[in-house]
Amino acid sequence: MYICDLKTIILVTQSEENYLKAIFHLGKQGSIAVSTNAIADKMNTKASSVTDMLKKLAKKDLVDYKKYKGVSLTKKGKVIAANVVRKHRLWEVFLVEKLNFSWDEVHDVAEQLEHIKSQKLINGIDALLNFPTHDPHGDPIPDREGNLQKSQKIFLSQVNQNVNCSCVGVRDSSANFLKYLDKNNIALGTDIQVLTKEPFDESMTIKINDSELTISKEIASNMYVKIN
Amino acid sequence: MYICDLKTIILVTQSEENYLKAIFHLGKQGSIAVSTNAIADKMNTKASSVTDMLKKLAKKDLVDYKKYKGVSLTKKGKVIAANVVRKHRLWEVFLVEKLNFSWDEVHDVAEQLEHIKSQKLINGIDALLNFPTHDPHGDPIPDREGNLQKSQKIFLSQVNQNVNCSCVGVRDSSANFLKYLDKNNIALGTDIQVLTKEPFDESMTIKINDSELTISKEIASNMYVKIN
DNA sequence: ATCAAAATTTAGACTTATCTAAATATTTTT
DNA sequence: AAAAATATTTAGATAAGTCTAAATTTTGAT
Repeated sequence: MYICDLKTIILVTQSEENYLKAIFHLGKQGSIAVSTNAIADKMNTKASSVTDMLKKLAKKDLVDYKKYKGVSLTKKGKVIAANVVRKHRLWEVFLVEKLNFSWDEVHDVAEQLEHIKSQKLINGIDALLNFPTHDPHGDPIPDREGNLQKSQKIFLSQVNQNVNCSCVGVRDSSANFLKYLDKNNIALGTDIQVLTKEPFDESMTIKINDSELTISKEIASNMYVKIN
Repeated sequence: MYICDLKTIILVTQSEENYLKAIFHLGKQGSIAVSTNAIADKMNTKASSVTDMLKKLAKKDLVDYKKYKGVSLTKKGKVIAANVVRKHRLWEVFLVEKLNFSWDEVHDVAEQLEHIKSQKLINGIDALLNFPTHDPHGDPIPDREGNLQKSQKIFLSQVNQNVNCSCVGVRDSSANFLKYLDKNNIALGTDIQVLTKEPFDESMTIKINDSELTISKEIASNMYVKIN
């Protein structure tokens, strides 16, 4: 059941889509209120431009906005934002799988492709790719209704910078590996924040209970986590 | 050797690209001068809007424009226009071949996709499709430098409405078929204009030496022609 | 609880792309 | 070759999205 039909989606401009997307990301899928400055920072615009746009989006009933109090997405706004994210991530998969882009080349192009308006097109891409659930960075792809199935387990190596997750399992359960985890205070349920990710060798620094740790790609790709 | 590099292409707006494309099509690949009203008609805008844009394009050295005298594309403008057409047609092939769109569904989506700015993307699509030379309507695809190799032989059935071509060969050279052609005054070199094309059965009416003829898809797909 | 700093909004301006209506140029008709 | 019709351009207006600078509200520190 769609909250809003295609016609409604179509009369949202590219710029409006970008604002909705920013609010979606900043507000953890749109539930938390987001400040004007946070949006301005994220989008490299000025706060005054953001205010103008928020008024416009509020009039269209896509955000709940009260002066000086920040915004959050309405149901309608959330569906539109999730659909833009869905398109962005599906296109990223397409670029990597079908056109041999490397994972750091896809973003700018996906940023353009996410605004193409055609339900048939994006469903076709989805099918062509065999209905992937995650993009090349390990981020989950919202479904057609805009639901983002979070808390699915993925490898720690697929987690992005600045994302919080918690350990839910291991692939390699050898004594050596488990001993390593134990030594570094990583257990089932331990919260992990990815601080940096090195493009060169995909090693990462992570934060566990306020202490930092650098781990190789081998380690990271043997740990299952779920995004918080 | 590129006439203009990517940077130059990138600072052309979507609207400017659409005008260049219209001039390209109306002026037979940009060689013939095109009138303001013709552009306005083709683009569903007002003549005054066209005039404004022509001044802008002239200032950017993409068209040759003299008040009241129409416009034609400069070398630079022609390359940009041809590249937009290239992208449009490659995307059309992609939609039909990879996503099972029917030939009448592709246009609106390709109209959006043609404006995506990424050389790597369009070259990837080109390779994925195995470097096609014609789109699903039989129109030729300009190469990376923007050259449109015309006069390649295609089936008459691939020719669009209102296009002039001439017969260059047959696929079926049975006596029956050749007799049919003879009876209808079609020989090697005969000029043929496609008047209408019926979407239902792909039959077409064509004009040969001022006389009209209706032919089935079977006939049309056994005749090779080249576009004039 | 007050005041300074930070965040946010308002006011006014600019750009791009469009439009209508009026003015001007060109073409066609007689 | 003049008048009428058509085509084109100019002038002025509008809407979207952005900006700077000034005004206002909120926050946080004392």
